[in-house]
Amino acid sequence: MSEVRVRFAPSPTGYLHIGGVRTALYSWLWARRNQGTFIMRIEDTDRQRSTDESIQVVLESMRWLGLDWDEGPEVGGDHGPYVQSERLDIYAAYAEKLIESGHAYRCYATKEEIAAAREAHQKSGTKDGFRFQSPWRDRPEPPADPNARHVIRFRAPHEGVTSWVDEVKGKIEILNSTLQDSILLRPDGMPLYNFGCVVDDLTMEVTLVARGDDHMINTAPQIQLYEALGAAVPKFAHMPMVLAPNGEKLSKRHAAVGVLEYRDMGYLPDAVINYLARLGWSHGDQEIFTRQELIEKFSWDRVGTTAGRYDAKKFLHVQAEHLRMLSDEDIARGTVPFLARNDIDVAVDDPVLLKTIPYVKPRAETFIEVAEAVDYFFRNVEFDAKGKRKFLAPAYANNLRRLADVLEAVEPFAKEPLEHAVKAWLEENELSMKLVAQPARVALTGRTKSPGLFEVMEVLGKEKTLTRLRTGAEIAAAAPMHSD
RNA sequence: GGCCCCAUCGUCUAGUGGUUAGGACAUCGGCCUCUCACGCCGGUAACACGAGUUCGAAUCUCGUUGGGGUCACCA
Repeated sequence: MSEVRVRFAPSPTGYLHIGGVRTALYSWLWARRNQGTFIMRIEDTDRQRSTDESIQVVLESMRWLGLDWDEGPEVGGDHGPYVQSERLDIYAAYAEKLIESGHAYRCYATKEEIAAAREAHQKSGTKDGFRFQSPWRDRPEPPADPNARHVIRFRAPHEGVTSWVDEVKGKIEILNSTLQDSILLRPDGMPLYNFGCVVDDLTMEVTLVARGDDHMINTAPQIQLYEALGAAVPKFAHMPMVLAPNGEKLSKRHAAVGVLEYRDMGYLPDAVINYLARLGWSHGDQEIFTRQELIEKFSWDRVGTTAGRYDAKKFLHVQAEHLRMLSDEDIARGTVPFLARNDIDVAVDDPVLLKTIPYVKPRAETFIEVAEAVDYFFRNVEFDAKGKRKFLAPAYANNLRRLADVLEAVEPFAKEPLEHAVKAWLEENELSMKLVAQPARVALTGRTKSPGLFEVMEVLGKEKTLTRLRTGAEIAAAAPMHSD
């Protein structure tokens, strides 16, 4: 079997869209599973919209996801350059070749002429789609000034059919009569998508072109171009798109659509990859995959044919599953930056942080949540207003004080002995855990929700536990009486 | 409108002629319990419609309807 060479060819016009990530992911998985080559190519021929800043965002996004490329910007390769705007001479040479072989021609039609033709077409009331028929296609004589502003058009075959067997969609047939003479090169030498794409995939020896099925319309003209150039046609895999929950095209309005936003929300790259892989691809009933499993199991014939809708809740769930697969050390490492964001500086190997992670792990889904769930171990208690009003009330002051006294005698200050001591005390005084736990929790954590009380106490340590409990008792004693 | 693609629970999907149509997320009950989670048990919920082929169709064929894409000197 020949070498697999696949590419991801984003146009840097902003953030890296998660739909684009999925396209990149499938190609990357295919390359990795076949020990092939994954190429990154920047399609920046739309100078209006492309910026260097966006290129950096794309590269940074890919790096964060761990989708490494074997050829492309920053890593180089034998088929460069890998930025389209730096390949203009290559496109010019191929365009020239096509003109010489009679497969392309110079078209001097102005935008105004084309617009007029389009308008006339619409007014004619015909049911067919608009195809601009350039008068220059069959005009043997060059214009008075051959250097006048012109584009280079493909002399597309107008009869017959163009077909291919898509890796995910199966056999597709397009009537050539529905295709027009597409523009290859603009007057400024910039290639249009179909031409730049073909020349690049050809010269970069790409063996399989994977992209969203919104590109299916481009495939027939591209195949014609390969044929006109006498080149081998690569395989094509058109995957269905990722839609918004309501079925519309996914955009910023519907969800966090740039991948880096997920990094900032405390998601794991592996979770993003898992969710996106599983959206449109399946392997039996399995839902959770490691990166390695994805590489081993991915195949195009398991890619579905129907468009998938983005589901934030399922995504979060997959993220939570991956978070729980991490070691405590890795969770600590991932959490520290988010603690720092809130001005809590903790080392990744901080013993208190490490000790508390097993307790917060089942209650958190992202690093942000882990950070929020452990912050009171590293700073003073900040009371939740409702919790404080309800549980640090005069009625509980005495119990809080007595609880502190009971705990003071416990040795060692660990969760089992603490629990035994407290249960014994409760029993003796015919008190219920329910009555004592919530006030203590608020006093200790500032919140009404937390890991088990005795776990919190152990991690907090004797000194802080007693101080916070007694402070809580004072606040409770001083609180106004209320009824609710 | 032309062309292209698509159609199983709300969502992601399994299913390749014979299944009580399975799983996951979500949702709703319950258990566990010091709160919140986790976990566990259980429920609701789908083959778009109509013909045809066949002993037998979610699976094959055709049509209808619906959704999406695309008709650029964007990608």
